[in-house]
Amino acid sequence: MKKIDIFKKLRSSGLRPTKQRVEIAKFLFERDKTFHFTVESLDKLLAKKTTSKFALATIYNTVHAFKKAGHLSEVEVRGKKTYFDTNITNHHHFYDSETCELIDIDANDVVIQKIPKAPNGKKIKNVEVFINLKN
Amino acid sequence: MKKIDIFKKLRSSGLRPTKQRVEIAKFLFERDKTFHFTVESLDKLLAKKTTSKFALATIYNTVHAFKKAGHLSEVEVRGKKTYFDTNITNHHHFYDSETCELIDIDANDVVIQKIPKAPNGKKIKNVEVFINLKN
DNA sequence: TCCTAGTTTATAATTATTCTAAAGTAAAAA
DNA sequence: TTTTTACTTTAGAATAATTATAAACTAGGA
Repeated sequence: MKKIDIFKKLRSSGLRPTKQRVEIAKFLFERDKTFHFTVESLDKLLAKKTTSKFALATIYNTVHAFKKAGHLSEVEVRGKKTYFDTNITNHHHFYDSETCELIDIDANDVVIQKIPKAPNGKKIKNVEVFINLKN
Repeated sequence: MKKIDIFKKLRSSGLRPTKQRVEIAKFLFERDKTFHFTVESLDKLLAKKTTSKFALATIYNTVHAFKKAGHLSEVEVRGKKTYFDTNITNHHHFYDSETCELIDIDANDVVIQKIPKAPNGKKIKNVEVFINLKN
């Protein structure tokens, strides 16, 4: 994804293309595979891979802005830290608790034959399948 | 569940039946339906429903001891607080984000036809299905 | 009854995250 | 282009859930 596209992506979601947002966006979205991270891991990676400095609060702000704009999704992981995913399509996850690592599962690789219907007046927003791994 | 059974339950899992543990166990397990809670909600309920006093740390300790002994399970819910469930059988959940409420789904009410196999050298520990609700 | 290991307690520490207020910057208006 | 304004970034403080600590307490065996 070129810089110009990053600009468009930000603009189209009402986010000013500031220096920090562009840098973070480039880091997150200029890759082939999907990327899973926590704010902490992103902070460390940015420190290592870029020359800019980022306040932690900026990383929180930016990541949440991207999430709100639909460029990132937040993943259901039990634990303290929040995980984000650059894959915003509907999909599922393996979780390796040994390494605290998430692995994407394509929505087509999971087929659910039967689920109960939502209770009284509620509707189903989405179904997340989470497969915990062990060694 | 009678008091004597609470004692047995604790004993058999290597937990001394102290005043606090017995009180908390009675509160958690002497009920027909499964019970979902956070440490915070449990603390409030104990304060309201019992005459004893409990340090917050004791509630954390006790709940984790019960979890370790297999009397409680921890539920996959995104968010800050950890949810526990007195239903320790393999089952799934609805989650109502409006009310922050969990609802059990019997394992038999979910049939998964296809899941991918675990990656390289890993095995599947368990599969959790989480159905988010909306209004 | 006495002893000892396991428990409870109040409080401090930790950790992830959010808030705040001042300084900085993008981009619209003049 | 300059000015203005609203949005951003920043460092550090505040918050909230949880865990650690260390002293006082207690269950249960000797």
